[in-house]
Amino acid sequence: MPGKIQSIERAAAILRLLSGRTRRLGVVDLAGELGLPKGTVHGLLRTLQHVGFVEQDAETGKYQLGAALLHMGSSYLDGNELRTRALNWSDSLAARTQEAVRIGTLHEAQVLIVHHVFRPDDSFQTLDVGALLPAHATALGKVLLAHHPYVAAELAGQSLPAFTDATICGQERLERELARIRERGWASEIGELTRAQVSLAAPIMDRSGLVVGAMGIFGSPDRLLAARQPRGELLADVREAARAVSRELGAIPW
Amino acid sequence: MPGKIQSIERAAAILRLLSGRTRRLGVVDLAGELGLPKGTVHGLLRTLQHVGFVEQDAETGKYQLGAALLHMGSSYLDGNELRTRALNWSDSLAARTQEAVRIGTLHEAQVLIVHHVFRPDDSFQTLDVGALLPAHATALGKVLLAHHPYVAAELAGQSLPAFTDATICGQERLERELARIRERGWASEIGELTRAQVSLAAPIMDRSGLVVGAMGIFGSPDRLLAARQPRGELLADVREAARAVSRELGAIPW
DNA sequence: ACCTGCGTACGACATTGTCAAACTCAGTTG
DNA sequence: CAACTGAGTTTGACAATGTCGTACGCAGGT
Repeated sequence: MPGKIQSIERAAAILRLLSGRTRRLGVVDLAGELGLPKGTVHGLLRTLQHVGFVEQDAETGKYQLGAALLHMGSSYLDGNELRTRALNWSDSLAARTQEAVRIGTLHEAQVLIVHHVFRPDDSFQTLDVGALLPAHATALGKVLLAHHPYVAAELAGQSLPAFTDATICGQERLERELARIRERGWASEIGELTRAQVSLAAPIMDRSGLVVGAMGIFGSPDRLLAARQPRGELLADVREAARAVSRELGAIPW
Repeated sequence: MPGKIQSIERAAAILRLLSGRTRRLGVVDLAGELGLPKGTVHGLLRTLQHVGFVEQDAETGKYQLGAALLHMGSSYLDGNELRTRALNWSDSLAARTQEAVRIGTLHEAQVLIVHHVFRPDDSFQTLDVGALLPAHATALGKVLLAHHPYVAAELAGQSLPAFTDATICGQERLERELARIRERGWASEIGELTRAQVSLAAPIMDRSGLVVGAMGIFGSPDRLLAARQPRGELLADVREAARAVSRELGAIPW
């Protein structure tokens, strides 16, 4: 019976809605967005609450995500080979470059951060693990898109949001950028997501030669750039680290 | 129809199994543990895979947790009021004490870590956010149990695992310990989970006066103890920080 | 070549989830 | 102060839905 189970799909849709909006949602809100009767949504919510995927605010009656998801999310990380294998290398990349390191994978045409090492010594930073970043406006994302033409094509169909005036929104410009990234084996992003932020990234391959992730650093332009271009040493460090992880995953880059 | 939806409960059970074991599980493994026919489990898995909650290893055919859960877990954190309100205070507690800070809540009679600040400056540490720790062998857990008698009673029914020779396993000893914690308003744990680790914790209350979480530090005995007892200054810092968070949550501790 | 193990597909049955309408209870309004 | 609105929740009948046993295809080992 190659059919998806209806109730589970609906339950997943509810969770997706709850994880999108930051504010809590009520039964009618959800029912409205899903185009389902209140009663049905309520039944789904009751079950989700029972299994800990959803919690209900005692005062307002609104629903929010539940604690069980946090634990499962971290269990996912434990089993994630990309992240596990990259742990040591990302630490040493952060140490060498003195910058924050992130590792990401494609998930629903966005970049899912699976690992994040803070910039050494420095101030209070917020952990990005689990965050979904726009693929077309980050170095990680552009590296991944460059090696996943199917996803890139899918993305090109939509209109891409501009986060700053440097964001690449045009379909053609993005295509060219991705082609260049594919050639030279690394991507840079200069203030395309946040004005005062720059990022560099290189691809990570597994044993089958597929690009399964990307690894890179991000930080302020003063430190990452020289003459408006990525500093050579940093770039070399990033590429070297990504290659090391690829090797751990069984890829054989020459 | 106050009944739980069967397929969703089963799907959740599958996810729970997958998040327990670290190794990937096959259809028959899961079917065996759940006491369900293969075909049924396969249908559930197919749907879970379709919504991104589960991924299938292309080579072995085994299943593991999916990336969507990671994002939802981090979304849960964003909406978690306890953690949000505690962010600043935990940073400053870490700075004052020069120790690692953790915040936890009760989840299924265990301690779910919802926030973790690394020990300042120091070496490479692994993030515990999302981890489930045993309640009877951590300071966080004991504080929480002390204020959740129902959960404590439930736990007392089972036989508690001993992680070291200092772990409190006996039901009576645990009861006494919890009573003492309730009186003095803080808990310590001295090598009860790991021989060379000590932790201190204090409760966090919300506006209704309920204990909704606990906050504490953990580290090596040399730094946290003096004469085999928690150092007074550290204890004061922990209690003060927890009280500050409680105040932010609307509790009015005198 | 045989077998045993897996993940997967099929189709009949009835269990199961769905739906619309009714209920309860706050908070708001006239 | 009563009527009203909108929330979350419960109900019960119907049939659509998911379940289950069986069967298939494909590995790997024997």
